[in-house]
Amino acid sequence: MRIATWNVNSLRSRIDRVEAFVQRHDIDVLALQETKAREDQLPLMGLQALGYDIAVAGLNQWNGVALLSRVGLEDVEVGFSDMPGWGDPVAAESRAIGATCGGVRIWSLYVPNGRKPDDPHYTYKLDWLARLRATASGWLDGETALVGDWNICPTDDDVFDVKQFAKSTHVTPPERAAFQGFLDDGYAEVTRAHDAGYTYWDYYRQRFERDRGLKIDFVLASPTLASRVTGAFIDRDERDPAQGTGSPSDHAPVVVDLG
DNA sequence: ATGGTAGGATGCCTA
Repeated sequence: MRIATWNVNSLRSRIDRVEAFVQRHDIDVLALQETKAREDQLPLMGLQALGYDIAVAGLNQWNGVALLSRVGLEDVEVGFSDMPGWGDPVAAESRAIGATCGGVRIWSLYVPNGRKPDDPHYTYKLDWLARLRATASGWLDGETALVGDWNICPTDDDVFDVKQFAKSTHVTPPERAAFQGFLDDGYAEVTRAHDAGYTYWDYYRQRFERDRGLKIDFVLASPTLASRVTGAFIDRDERDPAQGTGSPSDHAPVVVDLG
């Protein structure tokens, strides 16, 4: 089984690339983030014609997550979408959607960005991660995958210039500790060993062309699932403006193979 | 300290 995760930065504007991507790599399950639209706004007929069942969560223009699966899509659940103290409608944020696909419980996660270390959104990010960790620690016995845009660079190697991020989110010790907490609990990050490259490059200043990126998209697997991983890779071609149809997302997809 | 680009509920907010 081949699963993938991709922050598409608007599924509407990326639909041609998504359809080409799943076909080119023979993807069984695809977790999407930043879909940026309601389900009724999305042109999903092409993907359905390719055999994918689709579950979408998210009502606003910034977030939204989705799961596509051609190996079953059962027990769909939306979670971790509330924003305490913000007063936002729960469904609007929709930062996580989970389902059982081919016997594997897969969560598509869009971890809050945090904006700035002194911003309330940063506190919210840490709180969100703590709540996810507390719940996810109960899923370690099964075959569980926590995939998506973690908005954290776990090591200095995951930033093109760590000095430039001295006053930024993504690299602060509390964020890194939050990520490490999942590993301490028993989850394994299963992509780095196969592909240590970046997964995100900002649109401006030709960051992709100069390979000045961040590694922030990860696949965390429970022990039994991690033992099934046979390979992984980052599809940089999908971030390349010179390749494919239409403009690229600022993230590249991450693909994981299970034996 | 600022600005650069992209997407959408577009002349502003978020990433």
